[in-house]
Amino acid sequence: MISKLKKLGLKATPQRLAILKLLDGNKLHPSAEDIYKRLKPDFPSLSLATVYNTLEALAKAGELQEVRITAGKRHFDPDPSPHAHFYCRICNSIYDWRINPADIGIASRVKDYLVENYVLNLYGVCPGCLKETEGGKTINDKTLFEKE
Amino acid sequence: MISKLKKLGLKATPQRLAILKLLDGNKLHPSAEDIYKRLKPDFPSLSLATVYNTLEALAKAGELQEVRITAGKRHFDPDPSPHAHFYCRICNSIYDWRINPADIGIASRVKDYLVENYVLNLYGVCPGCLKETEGGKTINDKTLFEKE
DNA sequence: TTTTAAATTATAATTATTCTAAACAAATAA
DNA sequence: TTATTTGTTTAGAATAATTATAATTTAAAA
Repeated sequence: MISKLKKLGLKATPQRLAILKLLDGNKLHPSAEDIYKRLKPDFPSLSLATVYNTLEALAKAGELQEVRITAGKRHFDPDPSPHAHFYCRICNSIYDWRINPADIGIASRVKDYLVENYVLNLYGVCPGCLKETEGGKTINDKTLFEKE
Repeated sequence: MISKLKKLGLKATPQRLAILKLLDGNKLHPSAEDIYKRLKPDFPSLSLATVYNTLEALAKAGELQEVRITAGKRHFDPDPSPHAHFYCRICNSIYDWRINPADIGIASRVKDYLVENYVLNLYGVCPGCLKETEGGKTINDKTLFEKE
């Protein structure tokens, strides 16, 4: 982890190591403030600005990606590889969705545009919340793309 | 246009009609402030809050869609039908991209998730800016999904 | 060590958006 | 038509997330 920071030309400070450790393998897509609140007890001097600085440095280095799937708040995903995200409107959780870029019918439509990146956000209800609200009833494909 | 508002149970005020007229057929995806600045000369009493109120009312009624494709600002699209958006990092323009939901390989992966909506944002360089920066050189498909 | 360049911190500033409460206007009732 | 009600607009204050600032501290190089 220290060497990972060094490789990026970043100093291995305790704060950065703590942030990296918290993010490592984390599937919860925390916001900057989530991270701050979680670490503050162990690092009483920690500043929210440091959390933002570190996240921005890591994002710029391609070590993580920002997820903008909710209204006014960014979330952070330690997995920088391109994949989609699903937001459950009941429990407000964000889930990773592995979708191969090739599965999205973009390429054939590119024409004269240079597509360097894409973001695919999905919205709906996750399996756990579906079970609670509908007793586990199966949803058929026809409803899948209808707006709420 | 008046009847459109009436149908939604909204009063046909001059401000709302002006906003509707400005948006009608507009492909520029303006922000709330773009709209405000554009209409202010003709409606000196216009308030930014009214622009936001009207946009929110229209969005809730399904008459337009919000586009969240840039960092901290929302844009508005008078076309409420599901389609993707392309953001050019050179000229900062937003373009509509007609992509059929069925062309996105989501359905087959849904499993136990209920997908009610999706957002597909594309980032890169638009044809006009490509011409200026690269002399019109054609980009081959292999580069299409590489991050910058 | 000593140095120096980078990082952290507290706080102020910024930006987009939302809230508030008063003034106003449109539709309805008398 | 006038009065009343209800919804709308307005200016400005408030908010929330994020970014900038400037002084202090720290990691790593010399």
